[in-house]
Amino acid sequence: MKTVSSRANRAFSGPSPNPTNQVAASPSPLCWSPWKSTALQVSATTLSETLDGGQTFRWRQQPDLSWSGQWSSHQVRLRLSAAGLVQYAIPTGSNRSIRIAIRTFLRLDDDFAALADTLPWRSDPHIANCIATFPGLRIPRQPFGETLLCFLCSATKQIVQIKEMVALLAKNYGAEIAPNLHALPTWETLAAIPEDTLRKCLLGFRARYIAATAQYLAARPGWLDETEQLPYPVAKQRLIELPGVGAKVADCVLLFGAGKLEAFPVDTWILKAMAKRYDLTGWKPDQITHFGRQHFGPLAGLAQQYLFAYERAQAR
DNA sequence: ATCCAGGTATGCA
DNA sequence: TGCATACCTGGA
Repeated sequence: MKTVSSRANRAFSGPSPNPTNQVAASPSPLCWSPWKSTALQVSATTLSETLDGGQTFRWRQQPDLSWSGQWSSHQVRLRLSAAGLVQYAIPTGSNRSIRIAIRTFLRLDDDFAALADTLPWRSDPHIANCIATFPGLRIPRQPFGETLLCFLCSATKQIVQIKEMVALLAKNYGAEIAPNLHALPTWETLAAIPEDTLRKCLLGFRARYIAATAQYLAARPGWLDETEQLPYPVAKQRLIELPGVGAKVADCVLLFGAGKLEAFPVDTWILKAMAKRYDLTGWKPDQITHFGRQHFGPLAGLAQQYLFAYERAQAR
């Protein structure tokens, strides 16, 4: 358990991704580009909820309040400028593809304020309140297979625990993409690991789901990529074929990993939130799903994220 | 200590 | 179809 050495800190260059008190498991000792602004303007609260609100599990906030995150073989740092613009830094020597990857991940070509404006806030004071609380909340677009892996870990676990499992999977079985930094393992890699071994990553009974899903995918080359391309209803049906994937996980994978904004995942938070805010006490998850799609429309998944963020904030 | 945590699969009426 | 229960494990 050692902290990052001064040598590591000296290796940072440029104006600011230069934290002085990094926690262990923080970004590897690379050199970083100068900060570059995007056109995104959000509050610190909204940025935090976007990166660390249960949509993604590989972002960590640094002591200097910047965010360090990774997906595929990319690692990126984000922060807010004094003017409230989202800025990014990338490892020096990165090629152009990482900028495209950032654009895809953050969905910079999608105007989420305009999308939220199509939600029924004019007639629904609660969703209006949620939107006002987290203006500019986004839904990142994560790699499909990684999203599946993360949400297979999620059953009856809190976000911090899920992050821990995912970090262990990466550390133990993922390719090293930078010093002391690992990508998530591929499904091909996972297929070669026995369930009992996987359990060492604190997965508990979820290890069986991951092992069985890996076997299923290994027997069906191209299945995952095809599923990502299918229309939402068909893709959901297919995902549910996977061991450990039910309606909720399938909706999360499609919402966060395939950009299907009509997916409306119903978990315990949403169940309680809808009971309380919409007077739907006693409704079953399937009924809530139906209500959500009817009430919130084709962007129900964005509404779900607002509802989820709002309830989490209330609980604190 | 006992219970619960972003669920799913299975076994019974 | 509909409703309990088991399933791992760590933290409150």
